[in-house]
Amino acid sequence: MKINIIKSKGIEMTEHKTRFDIIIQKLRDNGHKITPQRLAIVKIIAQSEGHPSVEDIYDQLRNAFPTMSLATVYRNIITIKSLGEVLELGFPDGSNRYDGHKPYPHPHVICIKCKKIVDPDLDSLDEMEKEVASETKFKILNHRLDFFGICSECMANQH
Amino acid sequence: MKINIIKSKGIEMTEHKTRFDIIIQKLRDNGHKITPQRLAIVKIIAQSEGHPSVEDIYDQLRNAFPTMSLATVYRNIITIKSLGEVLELGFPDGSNRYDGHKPYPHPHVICIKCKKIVDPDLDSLDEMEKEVASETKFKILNHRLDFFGICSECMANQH
DNA sequence: ATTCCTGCAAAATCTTTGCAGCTAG
DNA sequence: CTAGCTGCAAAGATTTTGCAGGAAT
Repeated sequence: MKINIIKSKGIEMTEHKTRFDIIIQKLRDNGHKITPQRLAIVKIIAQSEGHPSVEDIYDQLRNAFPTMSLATVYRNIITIKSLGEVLELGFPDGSNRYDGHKPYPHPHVICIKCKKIVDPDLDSLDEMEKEVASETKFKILNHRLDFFGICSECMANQH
Repeated sequence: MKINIIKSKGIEMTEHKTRFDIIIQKLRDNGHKITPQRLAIVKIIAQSEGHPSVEDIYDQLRNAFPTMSLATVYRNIITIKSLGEVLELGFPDGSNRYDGHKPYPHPHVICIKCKKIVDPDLDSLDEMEKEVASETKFKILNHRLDFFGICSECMANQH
């Protein structure tokens, strides 16, 4: 995926705002400064290839920013999370991974062998939420739905 | 907590094997010794009132076992988990709570105000799992479904 | 110029582990 | 007896925080 930022001369106008653009814009709108480190972190978050962990993000940026610290990654994720622009996936083993591409709740299918994450389409989920709300009298604000299993590749590769 | 099991002939029999009995039995069967601390921990896990955390369990037992350590609680939960007799609920804030009453995956509805946890009935879940399996070609082994919201009591109490 | 951000190190959590003595079976 | 368990303290692992210098606007 290619992300081009055309600076303010203004002639070029990309019509489809990427997730990257949206997050940067929202940071600006909320008075956050756009530092090089932050920019780089947002770039990774916005793509969310493989749903990276904090460590993944840190490792990807160590070359470009040799002095960068983990704390900076953590702090930026907290900031972006507070704007609702990244979804935190907490795993049973205690690790966290991040999705800034689809920052709203959605189901995941996770391979416990290769850690691949797939986003399935499940249209019955909205209905289920209503069912839960009416059964429990809760006002549902959020949800989390993850399936754990083994992907077809890993199934084929096991002897 | 009473457990009624309806046998196939339609005769209702009250099983006197409680979750507590089952877990203790399974521990014995697997060569684990039944120490007083373990017994007490299983008793709490088996009831799972309010889905206790490790700290909750520890606090509940400090009176009875003043010298007991957190490590003992952790180690016992690991043991019981390895037997599949307790479900670990990992929360977005990083905390864990435990359910030995229904140790198999099941949906939860959690009040983000008072932390109450309700188990709703959702019969469409099995079907959803099949849908996911066929769509993604994963072999699904496990799942996690949690709804977060505000319960009716908390909604009434807020001005 | 101001305000926010970063890097570093220390601190704060939460969980696991090594070990010596103890105990259930 | 003896394999397994406990208490304690130390070690790990992950995330947060205080501070002083530095950078974005």
